[in-house]
Order: sequence, then structure tokens, then C-alpha cells
Amino acid sequence: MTDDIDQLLITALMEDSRRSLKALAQISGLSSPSVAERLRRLEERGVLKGYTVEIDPKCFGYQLQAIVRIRPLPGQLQEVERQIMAIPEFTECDKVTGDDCFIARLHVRSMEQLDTLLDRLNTHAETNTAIVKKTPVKRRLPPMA
Amino acid sequence: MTDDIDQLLITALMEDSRRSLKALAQISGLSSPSVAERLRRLEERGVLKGYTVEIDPKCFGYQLQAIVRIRPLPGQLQEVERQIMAIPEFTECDKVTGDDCFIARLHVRSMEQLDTLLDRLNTHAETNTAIVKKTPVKRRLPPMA
DNA sequence: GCAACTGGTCGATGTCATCAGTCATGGCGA
DNA sequence: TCGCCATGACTGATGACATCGACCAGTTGC
Repeated sequence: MTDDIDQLLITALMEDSRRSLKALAQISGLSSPSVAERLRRLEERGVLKGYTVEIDPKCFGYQLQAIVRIRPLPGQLQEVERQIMAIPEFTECDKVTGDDCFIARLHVRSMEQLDTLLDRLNTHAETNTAIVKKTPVKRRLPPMA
Repeated sequence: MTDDIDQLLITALMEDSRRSLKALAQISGLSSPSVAERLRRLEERGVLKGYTVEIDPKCFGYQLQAIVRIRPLPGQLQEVERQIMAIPEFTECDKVTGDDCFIARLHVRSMEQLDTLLDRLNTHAETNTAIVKKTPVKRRLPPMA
């Protein structure tokens, strides 16, 4: 269903999604129409969900990054989820099992902003914040084999 | 330094990084050589750090996703960091302030695999695992304005 | 006020994507 | 076992696109 060549193509695109079909053809040893067809099928099957860019938030003044664990007060779960989604500085959020209902990533320009944003949540939830010091593993793919 | 047009280009590429220069030219109202030049400068300045793809880990059998908080035992910090980096199922890891030294994202195919991987860490660290049930906020950009 | 720099357009050229047509292969039923 | 169909690949022609050089307008600093 997803063979070695597909994986080659995916990793090649993971490294640089703007590679031309011709370049991908050379990498995979196929012709470019064949590559185009494979990409089409990978998209169709939902394996390839999109082509995107990585940008550096620091370039927009986001000096701080925090991981926030969020435990809504009784009856406030819906409201808390709504708020998280509505605050664009939350750039990622998972709803998880355990005491902490949500674990979210927050980008802010300053401590003041961090404080302000969390205060808004604190009327509906308890939060626990950890500031990111370093990122030993940058977003990557799990093994496909 | 980074004006409205750059932001337009970035959001356009965020939506689909394979858009042609011509398409980006139409979106931004510039000519395609100008777009090429702007992208070149954005890359050079490190604002645009790369072009990549989103793939669906489920298509490779990764049914479970967990957020793991990791607190190394005394003197084991280096070793734990080394291990996390070496286990490819950890697809993301941040070193943070607070009791939990690391917060990592883990993709696994089964509970057994989850158990196996965490056991390897547990000789050097205490862990606290939360299974992802849902992702209310998918990776997105903070406001650029 | 002028020179140099920045950031843009236009048009020519070569490269690339795409489409139609063709062919090899593997699985399946007659 | 033979023939048939479906799949997935290749090739070559055509049109779209990226790229490069030449040129131009607006700004800054001297």
C-alpha cells in the first residue's frame, strides 16, 4: 500500500517540500509523471495531508515559548476549550487523559503577555506552566518501516 | 523588515508550500521575480526555515499519541536526553523549566510499544504519561501583526 | 542635486509539469 | 494453460513556469 518509493518521496518532501517533480523523479528513479501520480494517490489516501512551511516565531518577536497544562474548573471544560482555540498565541493544543485535561503550546513576546493570557484562563481553569529552554528534538517523523 | 506582503506570502505558503511563484505573484500583486527575491531574503534571514509536509502517522500504524513528562533521576539528565533523541518514536521534545525537565510527544502503534519504550526510560527517569484523545488546536502560527 | 542602493517590472530563454498514447507485469477466471 | 483486464510505469509533445539580464522608479546620504 505504501512502498519504499512512497517513503522515499515522503522523506524527500519532508526535507524540502518545494522540490520539483523532476528532482523527486531522480531521487526515486521514476519518471516525473509517475511521481506526480504517486503524490496524487498519497494525497487522496490522506497520507500526505498538506505542504507547509516552518517559520521562526522569534522573527515576529515571540521570544518565549511555554508548555501549559490546563485543568478546567468543574463545569468549565467546554468554555476552556473554546478560549484556548480563540487565543491565537496557543499554537498547538491536545486534549489528554489524566488530571490535566489539556496540554498546550503557547508563544508569547514577553512575560507580561504570558501573565495576561494565563490570567484570562485562570478564571475557568488551573494552569501549570513550563517555559521552554531548549528543543532537543525538533518535530520529526516516526519511523515509517 | 517583514512587511504585509511578506506575511501574505508566508501565510500562502503555510497553506500550501508547493504553490508556484506565479500563483504567489498573483496573491501578492507582485511579479514572480519579485516573489522569488522576497522568498530568497526570507530564507536568508531565517524567517522561513524550511518547506515541509504534514503526514498522517495513522497511515503508518501509529494509532496512539502520548505526551510524556520526564524527570531524570539525579545525575541522569544527559543520559535521558541522549535516549530521547535516539528513540525515533519521540517526534518532539522540549527541555523546560520546572520539575519536569522534558516534555515530549511520542507516537506508538500500541500500548505494548508504549510500555516498552517507557520502560527503557524508567531506569533513568520518572515519567508521567498522558494519552492524546483529541487535538483541538492543530499546529498553527501565532499572529504576525 | 546627484550618486548609489533598493526593490520593483518586463521580456527572452531554458527548464519543468502535464497530457495522451503506449507498453510491461501480475493476478484471475474460463 | 491461456488469454484478459487492471495497474503502474515510460515516452514525447506541448504549454506553463522559473530564471536571468536589462532597465526603471523611489529613497537615502553626501
